[in-house]
Amino acid sequence: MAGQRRSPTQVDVARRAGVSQATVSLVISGGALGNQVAESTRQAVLQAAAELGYTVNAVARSLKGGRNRMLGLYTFEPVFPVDQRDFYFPFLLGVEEATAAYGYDLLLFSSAGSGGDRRIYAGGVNRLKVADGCVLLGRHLHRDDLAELAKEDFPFVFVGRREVPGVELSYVAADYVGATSEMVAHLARLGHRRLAYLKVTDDREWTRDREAGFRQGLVAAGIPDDQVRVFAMDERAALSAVRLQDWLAAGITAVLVEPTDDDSAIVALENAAAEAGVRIPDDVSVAVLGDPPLSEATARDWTRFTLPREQMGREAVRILLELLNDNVSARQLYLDCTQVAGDSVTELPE
Amino acid sequence: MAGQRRSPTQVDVARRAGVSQATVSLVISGGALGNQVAESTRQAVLQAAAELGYTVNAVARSLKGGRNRMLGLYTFEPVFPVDQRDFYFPFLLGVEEATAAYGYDLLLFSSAGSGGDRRIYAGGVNRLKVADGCVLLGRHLHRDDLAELAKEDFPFVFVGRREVPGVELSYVAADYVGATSEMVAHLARLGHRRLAYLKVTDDREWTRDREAGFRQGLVAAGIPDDQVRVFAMDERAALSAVRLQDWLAAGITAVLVEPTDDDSAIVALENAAAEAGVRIPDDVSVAVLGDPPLSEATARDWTRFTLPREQMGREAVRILLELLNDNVSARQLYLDCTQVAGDSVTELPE
DNA sequence: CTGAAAGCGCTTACAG
DNA sequence: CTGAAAGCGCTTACAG
Repeated sequence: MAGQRRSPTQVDVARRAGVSQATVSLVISGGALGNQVAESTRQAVLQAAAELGYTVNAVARSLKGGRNRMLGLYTFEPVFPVDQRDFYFPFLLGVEEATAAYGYDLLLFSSAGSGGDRRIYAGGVNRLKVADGCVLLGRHLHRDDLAELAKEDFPFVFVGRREVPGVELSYVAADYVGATSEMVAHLARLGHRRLAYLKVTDDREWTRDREAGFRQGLVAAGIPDDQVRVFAMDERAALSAVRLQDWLAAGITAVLVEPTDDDSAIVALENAAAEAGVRIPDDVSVAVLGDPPLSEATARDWTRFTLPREQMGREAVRILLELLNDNVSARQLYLDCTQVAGDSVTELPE
Repeated sequence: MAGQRRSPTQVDVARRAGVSQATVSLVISGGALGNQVAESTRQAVLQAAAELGYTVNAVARSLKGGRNRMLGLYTFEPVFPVDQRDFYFPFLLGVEEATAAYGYDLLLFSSAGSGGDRRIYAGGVNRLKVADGCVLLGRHLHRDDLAELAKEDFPFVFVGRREVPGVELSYVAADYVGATSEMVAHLARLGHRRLAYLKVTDDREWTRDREAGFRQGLVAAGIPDDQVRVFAMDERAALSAVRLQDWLAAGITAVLVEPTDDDSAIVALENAAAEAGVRIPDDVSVAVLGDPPLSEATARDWTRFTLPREQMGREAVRILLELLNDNVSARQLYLDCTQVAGDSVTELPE
């Protein structure tokens, strides 16, 4: 078994077909140039290649700058570990589906390591280049990795809006601004005109976008700033029952919660409510600005919006191929979220 | 945009550090050889590399090494379409996990087409060879593709037992023989000594293995052949209510069902039982020989055994790397299934 | 301890 | 229409 026989190269094929290696290259992967080859020569080469079981070496081709019909998927967090699966899997599905539809293969850069902190340039090596281009995914990215990638002019598209100073990135993002603004409108229509906004302090694109949408929604609904409370939560400042009661005393009737990558913000709110003896939605309405994975405890039909995750994956691939084939510059795409009515928001009596 | 500036190479670093390119290679990735370099030289190189933002080009490195550090995953059926996800996803998880653990990347051959009938040798070329080796998956394989692959000496491992005449394949399989035999023993312990065996006619490895396990279990339990009914189901011969009643009249107390890739066999049995007014498990016990995806209708806690799917995926990768690195010949591995008590089998009163 | 050189398998101008 | 040649960025004997 296992002759460990090195696989045939174009030189081998050339020898067998009685032509030069360059000619073999031309017929195997010449594209337009391949048409210059005489039909008889082409047949001889193809036959020799088939007889030897020749396949082109993707690495050599990449090195030279050729294409491999391979798209990469790089994630800054491991996609497969149990707690992240539900969140990331739909993106993966979308990416895989579109990749297949366009006739490409999908390279999962799992070698980056299963540890939490993944780097594109781990050990000073950029693996990504074996692929023709790459879809990037994950919240805990490294901006300098992205800057470096962009500097190298390697085609990539991020799933989710990402800003890197001085670099114009391509991405496919959920329209958090619109979805949040729409949520405010929804609440306003139900009579809620005094709102609290519970956010995480982490100053990230999605945090800023939602807050911008919130402000925009306030303006559209004609709700003045003094009717609003904004509270930023972090490790040191959790939401207390006292604060929640303060809000209610001040006339707040609805809370908008920005979820992080888990349901901790929601849990915090529920705990505060339980402690304060406040019922949802009877005493206060709650709208969740997204659809994070929920643990057993928080599993209820929250009023929320969902991200078009599979579609985001698909569109990222589509844009990546545009970057690749049409030589266009960076592109940004926003996709609509879907509002889900849920049962954590109720109409306010006049 | 697009500085089009190519990223720095070892030549650039060498120039800046005033040494040769070979020396740069030695300190960047020399391994043991790297220790020969004088400390001052090494520092100069490292500094120059840092200043230029040099990163090793993994593609060039692989070319020289002959390996890609890429493992492939090829599936004869699409893995991602909705109806197959639950069944195939755990295999994928296992494969991905192990691939990552060993520091390889995983290439999903999605380009094969999303159609049902996938071929390895599409267009006469074996695309799989872009990877160092490949894990294969799927029930509806093409034996000649496998034979051809083996002939090419390309390293691959099948998930599931597969036989191809004249070829010794590597695979990681569930031990259907043991699991089925154990199920018979379980039934016998509960007093069932007259059994019916409902199988699909399709003459495949897993069908034969389960039947072998059944026979083996009968012998071990001392159940003679004349206490047993075997019925092979196909499109033309479904299980009828009449036949089921015949069985009960003949004293049969338990039925073993071989599921196909869906729950159709189970559905057939349930329908026959419903029509005949036979209750499960009160009137007849039912054991399912596997854990197929169940539709809503059949979702109950069947007495069954489950395949160690993730583990199968992991082990397939491990064996593939043995094939790759240790130059060993074909290997077969059987993994234990897990018996699940369920509620579709009941003890027989003395 | 360091450098010159060959070569991994390909693509792509450039001659003929 | 085809071939000779350069070069992609690296690693690794081999000299010195």
